[in-house]
Amino acid sequence: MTRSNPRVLSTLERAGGFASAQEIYRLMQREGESIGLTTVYRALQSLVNDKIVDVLRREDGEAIYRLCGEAHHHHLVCKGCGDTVEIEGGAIEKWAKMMAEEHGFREVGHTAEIFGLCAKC
Amino acid sequence: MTRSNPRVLSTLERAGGFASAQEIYRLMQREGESIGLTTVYRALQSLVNDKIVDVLRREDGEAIYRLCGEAHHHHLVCKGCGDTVEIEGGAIEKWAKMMAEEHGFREVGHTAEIFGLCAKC
DNA sequence: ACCACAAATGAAAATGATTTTCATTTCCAT
DNA sequence: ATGGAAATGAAAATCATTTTCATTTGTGGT
Ligand SMILES: [Zn+2]
Ligand SMILES: [Zn+2]
Ligand SMILES: [Zn+2]
Ligand SMILES: [Zn+2]
Repeated sequence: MTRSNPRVLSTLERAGGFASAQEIYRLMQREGESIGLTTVYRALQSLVNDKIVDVLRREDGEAIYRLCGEAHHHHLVCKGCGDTVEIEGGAIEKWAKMMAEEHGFREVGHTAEIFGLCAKC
Repeated sequence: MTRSNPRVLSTLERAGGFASAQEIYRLMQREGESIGLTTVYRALQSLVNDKIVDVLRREDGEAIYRLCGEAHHHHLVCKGCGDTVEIEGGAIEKWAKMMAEEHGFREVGHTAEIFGLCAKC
């Protein structure tokens, strides 16, 4: 993946670092960029693979993509405005490791998100 | 909603308290119960409204429903065989509350799942 | 038992996001 | 330039979920 990735990424940045594939596609169209929906999906997948963006789900199940920091981290998301704070999760890491050990699981990963209403909302 | 709700609920229980609408529908079919897919969806919505079941999202975006039991808890899921262990998450609760306070969020909820390979797999 | 009338049901069609197919175009190395 | 590999995108396929609407079922009053 090469030519489209940076265009999609820059659109995601311009969108506030938080958008669905369809939204990115529509935004690019509106701005006169020539790109196919399929390519947007593929670029996003590739960016997720490279851990440049993060994917999670809206309440209705639609996937939304967002720019993300390097290190492993978790999110505090506002249900009102979508604002996201990246938070450190040392407590979670320890908890996951301990629980996995306790039940004989290996190669464990975990997901953890906190959501609520921010001060503004 | 009346006749279908208990049937769907009991099927969800039998499924281990953790299944998607489609899975519940297929399970009921296999067991010879006569019910429509639409009705399964409606029953689940109603059960969610009544806070009898909980809804969350699989990684692929499909909605899964689970009995909203007694105590709040989290899951340790095997990527190999799907076996699920319910685990206590005191550490998570504290972490979520602390992070939310620190960033001025209110009405917070959270999700947390651990996944890996169980001893058998 | 009979008759409305509202609620519940479910088959089929509609919706909407995402994936797959496949023919065409773009890149690159020789 | 030339051939092959990678990228692109339009159109079709997939799949969960919702909507429509005609039919069935349950309830209460007579
Ligand atoms: Zn992040
Ligand atoms: Zn907010
Ligand atoms: Zn297993
Ligand atoms: Zn559980």
